Amino acid sequence: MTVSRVLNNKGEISETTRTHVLNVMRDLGYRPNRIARSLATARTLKIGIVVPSISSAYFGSVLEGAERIFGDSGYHMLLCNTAQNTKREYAILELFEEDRVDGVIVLSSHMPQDELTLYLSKQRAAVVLNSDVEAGIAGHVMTNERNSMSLAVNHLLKSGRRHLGYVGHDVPSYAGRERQRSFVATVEEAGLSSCANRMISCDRRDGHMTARQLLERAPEIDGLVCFNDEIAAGALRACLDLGRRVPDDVAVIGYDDIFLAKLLTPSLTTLRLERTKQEVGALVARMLLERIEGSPTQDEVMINHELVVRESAP
Amino acid sequence: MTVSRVLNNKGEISETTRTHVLNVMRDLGYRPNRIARSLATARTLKIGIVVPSISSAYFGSVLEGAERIFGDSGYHMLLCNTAQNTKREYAILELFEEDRVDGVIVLSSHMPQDELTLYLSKQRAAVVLNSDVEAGIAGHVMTNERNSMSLAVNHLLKSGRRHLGYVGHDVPSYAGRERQRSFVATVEEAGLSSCANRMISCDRRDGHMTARQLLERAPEIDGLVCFNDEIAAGALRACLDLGRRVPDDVAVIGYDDIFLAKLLTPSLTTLRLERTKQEVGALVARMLLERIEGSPTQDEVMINHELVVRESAP
DNA sequence: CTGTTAGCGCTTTCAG
DNA sequence: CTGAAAGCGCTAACAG
Repeated sequence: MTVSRVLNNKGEISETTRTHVLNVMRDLGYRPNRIARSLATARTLKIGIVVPSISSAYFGSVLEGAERIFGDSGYHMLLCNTAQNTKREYAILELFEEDRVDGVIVLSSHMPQDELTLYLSKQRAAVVLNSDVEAGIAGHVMTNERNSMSLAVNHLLKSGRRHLGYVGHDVPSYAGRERQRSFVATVEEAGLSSCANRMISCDRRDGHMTARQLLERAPEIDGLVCFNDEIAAGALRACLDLGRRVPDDVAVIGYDDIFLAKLLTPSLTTLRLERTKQEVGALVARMLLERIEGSPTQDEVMINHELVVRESAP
Repeated sequence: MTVSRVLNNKGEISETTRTHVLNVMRDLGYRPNRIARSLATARTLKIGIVVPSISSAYFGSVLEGAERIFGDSGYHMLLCNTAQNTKREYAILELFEEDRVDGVIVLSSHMPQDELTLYLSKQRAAVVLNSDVEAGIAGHVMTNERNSMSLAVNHLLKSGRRHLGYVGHDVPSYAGRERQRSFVATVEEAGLSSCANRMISCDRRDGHMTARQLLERAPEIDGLVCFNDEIAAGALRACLDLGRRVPDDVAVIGYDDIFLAKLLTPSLTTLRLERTKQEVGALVARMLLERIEGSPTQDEVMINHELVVRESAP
């Protein structure tokens, strides 16, 4: 049909018919049917996104950054929440295949490497953030957790803390594993006594109660690193409950520098990515777009954290 | 084709051919093509969602609740962020028409009523949350702002505050308008002196600076209501800057009861919906599903707030 | 119970 | 430059 030609302004068309078509389209309130177009072209302009939790301040910001890039390129995001449920993660990835999405983004997957590799290898293009997947299958953005934890622990050591504790996140994930492992390793390297009984983990909503348990069980703790800022905020409150002054008795460090971190009292010392969360989202989105177009310029990007020193651990 | 029949388990099929088909499908790694199916059936199983800001703690939770319902019913969410940009809101709604989504959800629209009505009338089904749209066009969930603000103001009055201030949100929205209007009205009804020069508004990220400005300009303020908890957290911090004790010198009340509200110091008194944000999302989703199926049971739901009294305004 | 046929609304190729 | 025709992978209606 000629109409198709004017819609996509390709091929040669006389200006007269062109404007005529445009007028008729307007008068009829015509809207092209994108799904018919997708069937014909085998491109959907849809990106499937798998996220463990939409309501998290961290993922929300990352998604916002990605959405901007996709929106500008005419792509739409199909967003699915795994609610930390691995079974659901499988199901979603399969549905994305049926949807013939042009690409997939997986944020902080809970799947084991071999499974994720298998599922992503069936997708047209994929980029993951902080997830374990075989090289070559997907673009890979990850955070340098060895480095970040070392910044945190050494900062505490420098201010004279000797009894460090860690409150982790109780779901399987790349960052969760790496932070915990790095905490243990860094503390050992410093030649401190074992911290094995000063570690605990919890759901992201349970920082308050869990930190409190930990501080009661190990009252010698004078420095606490938490998996993220929500948990750290709970820890701050737990210290208040127990009459432990922050930072005098216990110093607290979180992760992510969420918007409210600086507004807490005491304001929260935290590890912030060297790029904003929006930029990370944008980066992931751009990497995916490159892969969709078949011209990936980079397969792996590692992002460092920097320490934002505030009142809770000066 | 018979294959279609087994996929949708409809029509009568012998068990033998059925399992045979299933086996072949598995061996070939076959995935049905949902876009072809959509073309044929004129149903996409896609829901378009328009949200002012994905990264907000409030919308994130609402979306999470909606996603659960949609996921359970086989629907996927197409999520688009307006970034508070009305032009983008138009564009998104038009793209959703082209995507032939089965329904649309609009959260806290910035569009004027007539425009939103026009755009939504072209959609197959629509539900809005806190947005102005003509009756009959879309399902409507809204919060009772007259009531919520009255709870806040009267709570402050009861504790002896007489110089009330308000920090609003500087984008056009139903809740923004209604809260501000209700604040003025409620204060007037109480017979207090005008609060006109004790009001200010700001971006959701600027609560700290803006509250500080306000408190410097109107140092008599002894009670402050804020449009949301992020802004209120900034106000708490502004009080600290200025040496105003909370709640002794100034009482502060926020809105939404975001997760961190109870972890702030002092913990934040806030207005919380009678249903959780997840439930509100689920409600909106269910209302849309009913409309898609053509059997809406309710056109309008009004939700009240309740006051959660914490340390910042006891 | 199972095979055949005609579209769904577009793009693409090939003639005119 | 503009029509006509085939086909994307499915569903639905109709025969067998």
